Amino acid sequence: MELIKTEHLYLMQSKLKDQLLAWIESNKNWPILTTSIAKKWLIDGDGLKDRSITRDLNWGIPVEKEGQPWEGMENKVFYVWFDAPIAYISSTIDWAASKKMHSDYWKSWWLNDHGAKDVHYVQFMAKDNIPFHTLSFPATLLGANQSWKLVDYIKGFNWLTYEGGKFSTSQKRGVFMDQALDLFPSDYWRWWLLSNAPETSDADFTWTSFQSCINKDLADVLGNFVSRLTKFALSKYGKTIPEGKKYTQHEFDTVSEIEKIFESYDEAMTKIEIRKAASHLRKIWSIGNEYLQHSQPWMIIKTDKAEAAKVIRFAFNLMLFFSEISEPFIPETATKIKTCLRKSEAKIQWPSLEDNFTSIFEKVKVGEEFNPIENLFTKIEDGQANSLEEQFAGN
RNA sequence: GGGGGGUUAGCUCAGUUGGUUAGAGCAGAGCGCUCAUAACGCUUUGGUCACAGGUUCGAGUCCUGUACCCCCUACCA
Repeated sequence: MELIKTEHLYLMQSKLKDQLLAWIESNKNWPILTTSIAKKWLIDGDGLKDRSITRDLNWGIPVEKEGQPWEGMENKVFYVWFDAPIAYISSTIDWAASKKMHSDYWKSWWLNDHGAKDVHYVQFMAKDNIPFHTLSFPATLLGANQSWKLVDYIKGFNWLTYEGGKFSTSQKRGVFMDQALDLFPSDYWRWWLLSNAPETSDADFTWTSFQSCINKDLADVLGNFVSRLTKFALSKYGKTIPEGKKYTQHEFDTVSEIEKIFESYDEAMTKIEIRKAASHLRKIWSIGNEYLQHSQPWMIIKTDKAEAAKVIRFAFNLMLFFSEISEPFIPETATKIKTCLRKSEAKIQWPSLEDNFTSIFEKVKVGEEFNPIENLFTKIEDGQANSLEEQFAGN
């Protein structure tokens, strides 16, 4: 080890301590994880310390002053968490330019005196990043004294662990992005990661859990619903949504049951309670199977083809509804379902509780056609799960 | 050392401002169905809510202490 003497720039965030604390405390609905970490840094020990924002590294954004070399700052770069959040702003400028918006458009997102007061700004991050987003970046913005928009809500997460331990790139322990998408479609990962998001404490990824979650929730509950419906309809009525009777009590009851759960789902989404939302969504999917099971179109068709056709038509409407409300969790599958119903060109429509909810289940109409569809999800076999567990166990 | 989070059924987790018999999914058991990826539906067995005190008419829910797990407290991000 060699000690060297070096001079750095510091963000004098200690001067903003009271202002930051007042701001943190004004955000009453933030996750406890977020505020507790912020307060710990603010209050503990000597309170918020000034933080160096430059580093002696040979890579990074060079420290310059107004585009010119800065005496004493040669060979220095900015510390990433000083630099990176500023790119949140600059990326907005690039984005607005790419959309050919007028040159000041980005300001309506970032400056309160240019309309950013109307913006609801949410950040998502794991707990190790919380100090930079609750303290140093806000300090940077506040210190500039220019009416910069501060974040409205910080969704802090705990960590994801791997088979009871830490992920480790060096030890090749765990699955990483470069391999994950070669192994399974992105919706598999999305579903597991979201329905098991580390919201209250660290969450542990295990292949056993992954396998069970994907097979049960996606393949059995949602995938099988689509499969049994489309295959039955195809074999009995062909590709056309059949003429049938009008909806009766069973359909209306099913709609109101769905409406009730959808309300909770909608609320969980608004409050960014991800696990809770996922479980509501899963419950709504399962109502599809319950409906079919209780309606027994395979029995009824023997005596009353129009009655069975009604069941099929309603079930297709459930299917469309499922695709619309599943889009945040499994967008690729949602699109597959819409494509099957030949409605892929229609924009995903988040159902509104204001509307007549029953009308949502009348969008798939008699006479429309659907495309036969492959199984939405392939199950993960025990052998596959076991060998993956071995493959990614690390050194 | 200081601090944060967690500890609820075999497993993963919900439990709203403390209020009567603590919930869900998975796993287990039984029954049913056969359209479907042996999938689906119905019923059902599992909990002295980590432990010990305390406050209260009443605590998983509040307070104190203890134990265990994870994390933060790096010129690594």
